[in-house]
Amino acid sequence: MQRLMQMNVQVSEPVYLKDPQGTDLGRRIIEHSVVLIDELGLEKFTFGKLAASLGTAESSIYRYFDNKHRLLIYLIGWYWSWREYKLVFDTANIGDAATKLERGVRSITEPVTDKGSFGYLDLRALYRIAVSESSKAYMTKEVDEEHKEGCFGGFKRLCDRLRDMVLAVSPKHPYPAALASQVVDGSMVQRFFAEHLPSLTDKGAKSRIADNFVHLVFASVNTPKR
Amino acid sequence: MQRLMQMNVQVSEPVYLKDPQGTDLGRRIIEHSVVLIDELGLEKFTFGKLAASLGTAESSIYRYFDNKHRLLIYLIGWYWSWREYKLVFDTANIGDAATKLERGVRSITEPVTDKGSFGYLDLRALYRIAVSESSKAYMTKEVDEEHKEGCFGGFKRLCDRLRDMVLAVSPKHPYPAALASQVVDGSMVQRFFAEHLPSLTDKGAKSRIADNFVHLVFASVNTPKR
DNA sequence: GTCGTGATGATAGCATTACTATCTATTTAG
DNA sequence: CTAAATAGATAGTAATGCTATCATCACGAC
Repeated sequence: MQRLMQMNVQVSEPVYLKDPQGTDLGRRIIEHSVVLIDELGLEKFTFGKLAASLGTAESSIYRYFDNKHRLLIYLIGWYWSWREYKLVFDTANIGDAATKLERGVRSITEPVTDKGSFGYLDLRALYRIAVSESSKAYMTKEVDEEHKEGCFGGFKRLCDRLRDMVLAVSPKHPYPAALASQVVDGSMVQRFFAEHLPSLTDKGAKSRIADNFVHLVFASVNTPKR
Repeated sequence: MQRLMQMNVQVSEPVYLKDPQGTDLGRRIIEHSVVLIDELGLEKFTFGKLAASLGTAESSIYRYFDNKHRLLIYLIGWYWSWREYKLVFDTANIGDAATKLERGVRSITEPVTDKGSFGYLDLRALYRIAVSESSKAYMTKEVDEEHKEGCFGGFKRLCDRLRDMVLAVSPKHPYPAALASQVVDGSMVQRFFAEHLPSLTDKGAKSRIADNFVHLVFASVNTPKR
């Protein structure tokens, strides 16, 4: 399955200048940037430090990405694509719409615990980056233009799949797309709160996030418009 | 009511070096930073530009705030305090717990449209900043220390109030705090999506955000634990 | 009045960041 | 064997994020 994913998970929109998947240096840039951003946080991460960690020159990195914001978009896009692929996998061959929806919500909201790295990529580090930094990919003044470029396509595709699962259970749901994006984004935020601001959540919250979202989605889906 | 709020809305935790409310320059720093951050976005906003806009020196601003991140925490904290105050006001003297909860959810999720500025502060600009930048106040590597300092107390107090309203309606709700923080944070995110990534939301989403959250909260509150 | 204190303004300086440009060495494909 | 692509090395620039110092000016206490 890992091999299969590796073939299918990729960022389609050219947020890069040169495809990092295509060269050895490119792949090392991705690999090391995930480790470094996870370690330092996005603010203190710089191309200079990345170059030092790679033993190469800063200018070589600029041949692949315009700046660190584009690199972040690339990494987050990769993450959402991976989640989408996993979602499709986890919900394949399920006939019953409600069962499919529940499995889908769990697939999306469960944390990444795979010990093994994914190819050259440290998946758990990427997950931590997604939790802490993903909102910075779109919460900018450039969001409208970048959206037009298709930079956030991975996120949208994932949300659309979940929305369709909601609609399969409840075709007249009043706001299926909003519910879907709430679950996808909210599950990340709740992870962050449970980890760093636990006083904002409930006892044992960390281990119950997926359950809570399943409850929430089915409550919403089974409650008629007032 | 404005006057009353002005007296009560204030940031209690000292995220500042010197209280900006106490001096003329301090108030002008707050006033102008709101306008500038709204205009430029947090990334392109600098103390240098703020100083230029104020006609003062950069060093004068550093006497009030350590850096722009602390200034952001201050502004966002101020915003949450204002929201809390408004929530208390909007839900005062309501006996029925369900009615109170509905009013509370609406109070929190409704956008700021007050035309008039609030004292010297442009409330609508501050609201736009809260929508676009509030997550950057806590999504950092320093979150744990800053949380200990009490930097996010305003957010917590607001969430706690909503949580208590949920519990008043449904004392056995399985995750009242998570639901509350989902509503408070989620309403900001949904505003952003409706404005900038409308393809993630539903038709007419912008004008229905408050309704959607009311539906969601009552669906959750009225659905027993499975 | 004047003395001291606190608030401000002006200038300078420094390390880091975010790039851009250029030149050379190496590999690789035709 | 030559041309193109790739990478590494070096240099340089403007802006950023500070820190430090010194002069000025208003003020209330005495």
